[in-house]
Amino acid sequence: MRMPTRGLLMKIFMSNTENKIDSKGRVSIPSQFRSVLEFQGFAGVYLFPSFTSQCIDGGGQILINQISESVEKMQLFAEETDALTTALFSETYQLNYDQDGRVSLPGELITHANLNDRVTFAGLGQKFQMWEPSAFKEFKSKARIKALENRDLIGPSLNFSSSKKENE
Amino acid sequence: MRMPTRGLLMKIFMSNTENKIDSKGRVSIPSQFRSVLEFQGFAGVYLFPSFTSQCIDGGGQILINQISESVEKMQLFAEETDALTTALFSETYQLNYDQDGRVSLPGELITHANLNDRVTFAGLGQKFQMWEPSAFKEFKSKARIKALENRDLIGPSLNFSSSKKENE
DNA sequence: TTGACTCCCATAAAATCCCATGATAACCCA
DNA sequence: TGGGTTATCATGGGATTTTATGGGAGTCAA
Repeated sequence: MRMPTRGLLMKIFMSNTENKIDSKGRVSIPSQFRSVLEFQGFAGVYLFPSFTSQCIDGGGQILINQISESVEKMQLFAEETDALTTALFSETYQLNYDQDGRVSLPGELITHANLNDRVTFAGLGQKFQMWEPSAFKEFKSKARIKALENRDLIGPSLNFSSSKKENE
Repeated sequence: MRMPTRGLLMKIFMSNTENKIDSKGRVSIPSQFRSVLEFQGFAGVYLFPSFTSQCIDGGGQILINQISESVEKMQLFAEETDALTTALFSETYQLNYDQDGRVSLPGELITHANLNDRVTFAGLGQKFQMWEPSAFKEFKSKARIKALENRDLIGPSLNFSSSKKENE
């Protein structure tokens, strides 16, 4: 499936597509996502296992800059700092995609998201997620119900507010 | 479509890999770490025993500079500064790696981290750590739990949100 | 001489590059 | 508006490069 690109300056990740993981372990980053990533400054993705779901979280330079800034001021030699930066960075993979827009996924991420030969990319605004396709369908239907229950949090202008409640 | 910047923009240590310590005591610094180190100015690493964990802390020129600066900012009395810098630097080893990217680890560091024939390199952003592999797994899973409990300290990046920050 | 440390080369595996193809969306023009 | 053409995209697969690792040979100091 292809997604429309016409007339939009894409600055955030949206929509979803299902791509194949080939025999070499490669998967195409959706073209539309690539244009967001490249707009952010470099032709690659940052991927890490989601803290809350059995999926992979991904983003570009902006996301990783936010995370870096949030730990910049922390003490250099504190155990708590080590624990936090370990959780944040030691499982984060910076993957440059090749000229065809593909990356090969580290085994650790494949395991965490329980991927086989297909993966669904789902845009979440400033980040995206990668799901085993059937797990994503299930998650999405629950997310719609949750969003409906919480629609008052979105605000009168229909803009996303940054104070959205966490999903569980 | 603008042309992407190829190559690594974000020069920090991330991801983790397990490498072998060979019969001569040599170990390969992971290729991605080497590119961070060389970006910082010299083809080598600074290694010292962690203050808080049974592992080796490592980094490049930037880390050493940060440590020096933070000691200076403390404006301690001379004896205190000496004691601190002694503690910090007397056990710090500057190791140039060879053309294949390998270093041989000092016995003191091997002992401190309880290493045998394998070592896990874990990126923590501005620095990295070297662990006995099973010890790292244990530390990482605890770190993940702590991070999940404290994720609101990290900022909105890990939660659903649309970013207030614009592309820059 | 021995032991520790280089430098250099070999090799297998993994990652990446490069090109081809079919499908389909976007475009163009009558 | 419709139909044909072009461009883009996801995907397959061969070729090439990079990486981690093993091991031989040379250097230097005790």
